[in-house]
Amino acid sequence: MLAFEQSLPMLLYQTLDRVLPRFRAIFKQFGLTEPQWRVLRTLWEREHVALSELAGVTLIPAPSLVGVVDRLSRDGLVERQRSATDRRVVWIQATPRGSALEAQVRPLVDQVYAELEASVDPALWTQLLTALKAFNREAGNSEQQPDAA
Amino acid sequence: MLAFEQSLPMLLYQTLDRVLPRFRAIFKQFGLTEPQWRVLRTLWEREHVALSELAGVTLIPAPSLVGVVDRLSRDGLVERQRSATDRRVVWIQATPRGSALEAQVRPLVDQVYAELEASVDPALWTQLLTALKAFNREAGNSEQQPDAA
DNA sequence: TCGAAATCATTCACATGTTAATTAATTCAT
DNA sequence: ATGAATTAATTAACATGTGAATGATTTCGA
Repeated sequence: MLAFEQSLPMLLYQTLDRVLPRFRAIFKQFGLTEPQWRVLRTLWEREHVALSELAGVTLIPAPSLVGVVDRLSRDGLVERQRSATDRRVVWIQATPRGSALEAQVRPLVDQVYAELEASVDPALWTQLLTALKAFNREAGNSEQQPDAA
Repeated sequence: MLAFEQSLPMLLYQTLDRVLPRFRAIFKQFGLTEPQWRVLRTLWEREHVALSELAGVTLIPAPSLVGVVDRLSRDGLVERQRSATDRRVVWIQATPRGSALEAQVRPLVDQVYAELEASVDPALWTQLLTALKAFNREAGNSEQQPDAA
């Protein structure tokens, strides 16, 4: 008799629905989608990143990421480059055009994020972020112990 | 200089990534996807629901929901029926086969949900759900006040 | 009551998510 | 050194998400 709307997954979806549209409105002004933003946001910090690592950082599954990078590449915002030492690896890096976007998009995004934070009780904001981090650390660590001892 | 991985959206995605795979493993046994589960889960409680209302309850946007219902209908789990009083409205209801799934799927889902809850500190679980509910109530109520006074 | 505006479902075009399979390259034990 | 596992990226097939537009109906004000 779990209240469906009050279940953890539905609450998470609901929160995302509250939060994401504000950011997407910004991205749209620059012809970006939210996953594309996540990729660029990462590349602005890391110079060049292997696709598999990029998938891990952005939480975009590799098969999806291939397409995201395809379109970013098509639009001249990122470039692929085969690693010389391990030719299985593909490095992704922002182009000058891709890098230049940071100065335009970041301020707007940071602004909206600040407004979002300001729209709730400070204690609630802290409690929510703290709880999410703790949960992501603790949850479901009950099936990979065979190697621990 | 917001830590990207520690931002609210990324934390929410991370939590979903922790939680959903366990449930999807169950759904797969019955040939269901997670959105399809959400629709059935709703119809088990509500007899028949207009598509637009179903979209609201399941948090599935209407254009997506049309396809979800198409496939559930194709598989004989739900049925469409035009409202007689308002012919714009389409009622969705579970078929006998769709209803029968509840007895098989629900116990497994409830079990996994209970295990998930049990995998973290009880206080953390409460704090997380409480914070999410409060946030969804409070966040971003700063732009629809013109009619309040 | 008639026509403009609103509503509901759907379609369209495109982007992304999900799983399994595939291909090329590398690692590793023998 | 060589062939069986591993690993990285990609492809394939399908389902869903996103935003704008469409078509059929209903509502409502002039």
